[in-house]
Amino acid sequence: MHHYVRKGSQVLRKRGYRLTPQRHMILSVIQDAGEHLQVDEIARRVQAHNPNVSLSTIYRTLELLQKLGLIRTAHLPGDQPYYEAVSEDAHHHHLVCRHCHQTIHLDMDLLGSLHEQLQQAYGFHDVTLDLLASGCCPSCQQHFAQESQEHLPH
Amino acid sequence: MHHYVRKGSQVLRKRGYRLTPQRHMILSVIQDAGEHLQVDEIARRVQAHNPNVSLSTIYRTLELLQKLGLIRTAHLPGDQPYYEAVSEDAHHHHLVCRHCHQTIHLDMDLLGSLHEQLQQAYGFHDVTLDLLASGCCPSCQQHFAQESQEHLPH
DNA sequence: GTCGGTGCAAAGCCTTTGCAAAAGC
DNA sequence: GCTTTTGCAAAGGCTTTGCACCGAC
Repeated sequence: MHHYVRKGSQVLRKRGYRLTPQRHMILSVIQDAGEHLQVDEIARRVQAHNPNVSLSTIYRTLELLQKLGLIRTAHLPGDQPYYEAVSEDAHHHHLVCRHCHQTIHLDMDLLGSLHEQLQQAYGFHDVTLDLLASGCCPSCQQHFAQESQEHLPH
Repeated sequence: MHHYVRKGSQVLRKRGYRLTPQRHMILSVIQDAGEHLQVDEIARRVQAHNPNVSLSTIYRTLELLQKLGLIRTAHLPGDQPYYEAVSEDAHHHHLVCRHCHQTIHLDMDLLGSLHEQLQQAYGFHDVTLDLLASGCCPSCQQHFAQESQEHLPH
């Protein structure tokens, strides 16, 4: 954890940005989460430590941290975007329930050498792979058992 | 093309929904597009045929068509969601440029048997796989050549 | 002490909702 | 003709922006 916090601070300073308590706090929250967070959850956690941190600052900081490559947006089902820490050893894929949004993390090297194959085949650089597997989780299958595919209008 | 249009109409009727010109038009636009479209682009194309179709109707119809399984949301980079037609023989994955959002469609069976593996391993049903490969496309690599990773603050 | 960063409030934008009129079936 | 669907306008909710004050360096 502190490994990343320190790294994040260094990156900020090296790029000429100021290391404010707010930025430090927001980055720590995301790096310590171990999962993807939405803006409102990030705000909740940050404001638990310092209630004065404004949403504006959170949005502006998320954009900055993303530009610096410290965090990234996870494109998952749902209306609001998710954010997660970028780290060499912790990239992963997602298996998400379409109904309750329960999420299971899948191993990063599930896709083997696809990475390099795509880079070579299309000439893209810095390719990152995000596999989104969406389905109906076991517990939701019960709730939706009857009204599944071939049923009641409206 | 007309194959899907007919199919879509049938599905609507069978499920007890009315087949209005608006719904027909919106579904046709998406099915004929051959790529994923954002709401504003769908509106543009629909309104090119009938300027009176309102955005409300488009939003409501998109939700309906999704519920009926005729279209789906593609979770791609960008603020607004993309929609694309669902068809047995045309599912695909995306290789998107992070900068210009240029998109290349990848073959659906790029991922082999991963599909079944996940269903069995985690007990999820109706699993669909969406691979999102993001990178920097050849043309953007030129523009960003100098100011890439280690540069100018702000 | 400077200049970048923050907080607050207002503005923006996309999306959803309420309701009367229109139109499938 | 009955009930769903539409169009319009208003409301909502998340995100961005303007600006004066604050604070990191």
